Amino acid sequence: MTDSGGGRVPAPRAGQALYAISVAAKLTGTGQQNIRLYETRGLITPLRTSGGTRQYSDSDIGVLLRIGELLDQGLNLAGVAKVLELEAANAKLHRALKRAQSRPRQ
DNA sequence: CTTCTAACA
DNA sequence: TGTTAGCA
Repeated sequence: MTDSGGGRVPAPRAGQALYAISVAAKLTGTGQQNIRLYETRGLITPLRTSGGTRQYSDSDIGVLLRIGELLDQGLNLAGVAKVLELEAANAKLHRALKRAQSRPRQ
């Protein structure tokens, strides 16, 4: 956890839909200033264009959506950050487990 | 589009 | 504390 997305997702493949903060705000129903604060708080780390414009991928939109749900459930930004952190770690473990299970042992 | 500051609930 | 508004 020494990185706030520093590991960085190497996966914005070609054809991946990217959204500006205005459309991301509309999609998630959250204000633009809010989304920027989430980034400051380490809840999300969108891609940045050369000019410094934030680019939100589909997965980022999903994260923003989940942030709204968690906040609605009574969590504060720190709690949401923790949940997202745990979810990321869980997904990583789940991936490793699934790979080990589907792998024929010899 | 970005950052910052200020104010409100 | 989180959200919103205005300015540069």
